[in-house]
Amino acid sequence: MSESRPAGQHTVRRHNSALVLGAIAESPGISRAGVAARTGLTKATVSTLVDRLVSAALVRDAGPEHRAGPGRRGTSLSLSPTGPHGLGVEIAVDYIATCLVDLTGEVRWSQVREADNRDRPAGRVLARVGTAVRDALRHATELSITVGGIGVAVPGLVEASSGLLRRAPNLGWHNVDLPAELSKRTELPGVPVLVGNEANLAALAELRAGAPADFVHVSGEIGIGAGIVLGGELYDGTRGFGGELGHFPVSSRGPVCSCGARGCLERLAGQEAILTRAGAADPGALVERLEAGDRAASAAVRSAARWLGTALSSVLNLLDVPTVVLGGTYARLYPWLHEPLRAELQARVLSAPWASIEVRRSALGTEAAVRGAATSVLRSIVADPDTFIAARTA
Amino acid sequence: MSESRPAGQHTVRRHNSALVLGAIAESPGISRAGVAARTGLTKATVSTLVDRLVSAALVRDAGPEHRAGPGRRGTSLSLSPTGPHGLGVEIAVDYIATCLVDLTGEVRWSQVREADNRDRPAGRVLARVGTAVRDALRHATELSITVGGIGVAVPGLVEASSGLLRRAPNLGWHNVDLPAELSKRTELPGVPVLVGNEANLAALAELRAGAPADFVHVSGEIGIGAGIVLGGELYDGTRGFGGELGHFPVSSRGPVCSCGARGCLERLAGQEAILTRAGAADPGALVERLEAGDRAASAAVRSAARWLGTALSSVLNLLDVPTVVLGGTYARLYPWLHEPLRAELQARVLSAPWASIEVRRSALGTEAAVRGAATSVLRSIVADPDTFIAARTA
DNA sequence: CAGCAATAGTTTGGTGCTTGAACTTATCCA
DNA sequence: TGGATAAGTTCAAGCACCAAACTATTGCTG
Repeated sequence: MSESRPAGQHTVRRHNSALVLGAIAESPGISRAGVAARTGLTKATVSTLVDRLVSAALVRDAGPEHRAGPGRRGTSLSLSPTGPHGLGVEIAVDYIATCLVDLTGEVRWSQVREADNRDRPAGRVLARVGTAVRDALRHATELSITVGGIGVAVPGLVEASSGLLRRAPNLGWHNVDLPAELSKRTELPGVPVLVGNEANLAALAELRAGAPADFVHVSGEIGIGAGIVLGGELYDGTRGFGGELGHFPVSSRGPVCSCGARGCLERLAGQEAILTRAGAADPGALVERLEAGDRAASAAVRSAARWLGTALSSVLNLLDVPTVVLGGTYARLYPWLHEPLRAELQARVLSAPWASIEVRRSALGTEAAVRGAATSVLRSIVADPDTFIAARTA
Repeated sequence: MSESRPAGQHTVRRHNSALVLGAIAESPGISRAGVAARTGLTKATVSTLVDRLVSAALVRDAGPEHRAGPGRRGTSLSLSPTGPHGLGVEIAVDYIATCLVDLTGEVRWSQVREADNRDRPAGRVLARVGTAVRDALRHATELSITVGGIGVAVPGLVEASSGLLRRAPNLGWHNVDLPAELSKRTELPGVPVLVGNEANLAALAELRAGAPADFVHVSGEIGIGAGIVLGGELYDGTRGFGGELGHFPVSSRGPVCSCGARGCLERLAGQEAILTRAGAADPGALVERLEAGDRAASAAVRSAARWLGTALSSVLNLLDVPTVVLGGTYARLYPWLHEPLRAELQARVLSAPWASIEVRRSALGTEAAVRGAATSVLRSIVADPDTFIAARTA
């Protein structure tokens, strides 16, 4: 049952505020009249709503725009760079990263702290996370930045309903309540704390950085994770555990995986499989060999591309998504991966003959997850400015 | 870009009408006061909206309800059995089925015409479909039933935006505009014609018949299709081509499929594969042998179960859906299919250790697709009664 | 340089829909 | 028979959007 709330005038306000802010976000520099034309609202309504958004510091009115031809010039509207910022936190296996991002997507401050979190007790790691967040908050006040929310990216399965980190295999964590742990260790301003899976948030960052509204983001690290974006929204399953691509059974034979099955994608197209087969020590060495035209290296990548294509064709047949974005290690291997992968998808996806498939490279690379964590909170503000405004004025 | 329309008073009306009607649909016999409590709307608003719905013949006010204790009795509200009916049509490979379903989900009339549509030209088949629809419409007027819309289920890929049937491999059809073909051959009343994939519509019927809000419905007919329901809504991909499960590559070897690839699920776990392997002529004969304990037959089903489990585990890992509903031929084979399938999923789905998976049998079986076609148009009316009311009064 | 056309933005009166509170109706129970 | 309780209705009020008229600013033309 999709539990729905009753609608009133406030609902109309909420919807139209989001509509107006969305139009401004999508075409910065637009005028009030432009927003009216784009959204279908009247100029009068748009003026009222924009004024509200400006006084809430979400929108900046930058004065008259430059344009040829007759008529009065409109005023240029855009998301305010002095409005609320997102504080992004990423807890990875070998580092803790933080950043402050403004509404325009600009990174105003960022920091990466190297750390070996793999074999350290959770309490110790969380203490360092607390320090990193305090540090970020201090920089925010120094730069007179107001923090609108905190997003945390973790390499594990996060329960969407509760925000609880259920399992993080590579950290060895179970059932960690990150918002609670954070507020226990840090004096947080009264802002929302969102927790999300690292691969999913990376997909969100990719969306912010220009990816289309429907795509699958594949992050090829030690594991292989998929972030699914449908209709401009992240889809993370009924409980938040979705997007597990690494254990797609692509071969009935193949090596035994840690999950117990045979022929998992991760074992055939994961970073380690490619490196072993190419005889390279690390991704850097692999790229060097590929650039030098090493045949074993390019054969290894082509093979991985085909396995990946096999798995992704299933995803595309199931979800009917037209775009694949390659992130993580796959982004680095894109020049060699792209063509065989595209060919495999073209052959296997049923709708391919009349609905073309695009394989593109990630725009952000490794930073995607922190960025995604920060922008996820901004996204929730832009998607529903009225709630933010109500919370601020209260 | 999720192109959104501006909201006004009418939007509020629309939303709340749907909210009220939804509450009535979910708990038949509820009173106005009950709807108010359930939806959060005021009694005043509910009264107004219910009156509108009653005068549009969508809701029936069946007089005072029976209840113990003090206080005035409320009037019992339920979806009207005399309101608009859905006319369902299914174009299958070996039959054409039609039915008339009322808002309560009751089948008021139905018919199945055997036919061999596989090797017949599209024009001939469409002519027979036209006859079947005319027949159904005649019965509707005889029973003084008003048809609110026509739903057509087809075994192929349907483009959601246009309603165009892009490809139906088992019928050998390409780019058929079914609404146009239908109105060319039949005098249609001015009602909407919706076209949908047979598996997706079957899933919708299953949802109507009591399935949970999140599940994957697998229909095992000549092809294998999956209907994905997320949050009580059908998910059919960005363009409507979603849910193609039949060509999941589950084996790197295996027979060549009509799609050109090897080892497609359809070839290994489809109806024909099972029958061939079991040495049975048709599903009925197969069930007889299974009941008699025939070893070849049960081995064939177990093998299919494992292949199906391989493919479904990928779906569950990707979408994090907790329930699988077996329909079509698989529903008949459920007693023998269930256990090996469940075991395969338990072993392969990553979240299975802490989030249990349910494999259940379809409540409707073969009828699911026609029923789904009929209820899909009713569903669109219930989901947005205002549009229906506006269309009727205009 | 005055006047006109074109475009941006504001003001104002009006409409539609929900709300809250008071009111009416219906039933049980003492 | 009267009081308590619950269902449903009536009505003035408020809120958000809309349409249209109005003001403001700019380029073009004679």
